[in-house]
Amino acid sequence: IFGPEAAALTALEAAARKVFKLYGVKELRIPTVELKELFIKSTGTTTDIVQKEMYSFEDAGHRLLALRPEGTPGVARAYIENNFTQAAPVQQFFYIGNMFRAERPQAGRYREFEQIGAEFLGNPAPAADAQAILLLKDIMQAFGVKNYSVKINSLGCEKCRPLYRQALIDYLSSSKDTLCETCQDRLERNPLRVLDCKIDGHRFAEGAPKMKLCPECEEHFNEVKRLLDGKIPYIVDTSLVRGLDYYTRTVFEFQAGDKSQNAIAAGGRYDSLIKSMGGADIPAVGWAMGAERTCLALGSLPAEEEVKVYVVSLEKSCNEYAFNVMQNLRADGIITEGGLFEKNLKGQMKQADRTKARFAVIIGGEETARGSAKLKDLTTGEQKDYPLDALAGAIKNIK
RNA sequence: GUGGAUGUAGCUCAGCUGGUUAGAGCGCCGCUCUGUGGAAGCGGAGGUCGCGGGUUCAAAUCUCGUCAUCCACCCCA
Repeated sequence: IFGPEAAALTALEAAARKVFKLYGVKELRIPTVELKELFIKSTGTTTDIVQKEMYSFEDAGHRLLALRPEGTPGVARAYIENNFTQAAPVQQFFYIGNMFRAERPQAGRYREFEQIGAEFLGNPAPAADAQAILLLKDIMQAFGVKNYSVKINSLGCEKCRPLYRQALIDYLSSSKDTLCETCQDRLERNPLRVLDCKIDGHRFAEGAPKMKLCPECEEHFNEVKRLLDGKIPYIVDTSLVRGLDYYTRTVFEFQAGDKSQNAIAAGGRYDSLIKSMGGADIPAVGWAMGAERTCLALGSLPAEEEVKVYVVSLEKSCNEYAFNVMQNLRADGIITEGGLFEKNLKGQMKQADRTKARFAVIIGGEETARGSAKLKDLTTGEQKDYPLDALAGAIKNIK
């Protein structure tokens, strides 16, 4: 990845870091390689990620390891192993890093890709859910992504979800034989996904039993929506089901574009994950953003207005002088390129043009003798001789 | 992981049913123009035809495999 694509990723990371700071979210650097078991236990055995998309291998010590397919398990492990529960249970973390999933690649879907993620740990309040979502919105805004939609839903908790799950299985079982192959398989494992199926999903959109949230979950979801109202447009989509096992209550997805890979960021609450991994009963909510997808959604990065100087030397006897001018400009904080002294003046000017420099600084025998430099404005073609100690100041003034 | 399309010069592509030294445009380098870029003219460099095997007297062209990119599915960020 190079050129504009690399610049876009860097800009996205910079925008994210700026907004994370604003929200008091601190960086956490998590391992690239973990015990495979970690993902099996946390991401979940029913997920495709664990069932068929992990890059796993045995190391020299006969440990079964895996390249991380997502970041949340690493964050959860860090939280538990560093005893945050005791010392400071309320934490907001972000991470930036590459993830790995063995899938067939296409635009916006790579086997190695970058995720930027945020996790709010230890806060059960709807305010945490709403902050997580608005944090994501603010990053999109800071980066410049505009054309996206936000979908939210509530999956309920350990009390109300099993009831719904069973109701759904009962309802769908009667038409089991007519379901597509994958849905027959999904029926027992994760019946919510059947409603999400592109082949069969629409058939049950009307008749399927609706999620019946328990009063606590209902109130939680309503509060989240109240907090979001007026701050971000969103759509409640009851068919929104996340592919990871650990989600509870609020789930959300930011979508952009009309291609298949339209989820640019997604997340939700996972109140039982920390506990199920052997930690304390710590609620949490978080999300992950696909960096490459988000850059794709941006389109092109607005060109940065940077003033750049290109230094050229006319003859061999001036090279050292020109070289020093170049280094002095950099010392003065001016973006400077040059040093292509083997080429003739024309060739060096051509290179100056190609690097999109605003100015050329031309050094010849006269300038070297006089202790000056010619400053040429490449947009207007005007040029003027400056004493060396006035050069940097002159460039900054024209800015 | 399934189905499909594509892969020829730095880039965009042309090369019909297998047949001499594989082409174009743009870009690049040089010269016209040895103190000045963007224009024009002229000249030049650059290609394991994605990679590997097979068929054939002969393969960029046919075939099998493989890798990569893209599309749909699947899945997901």
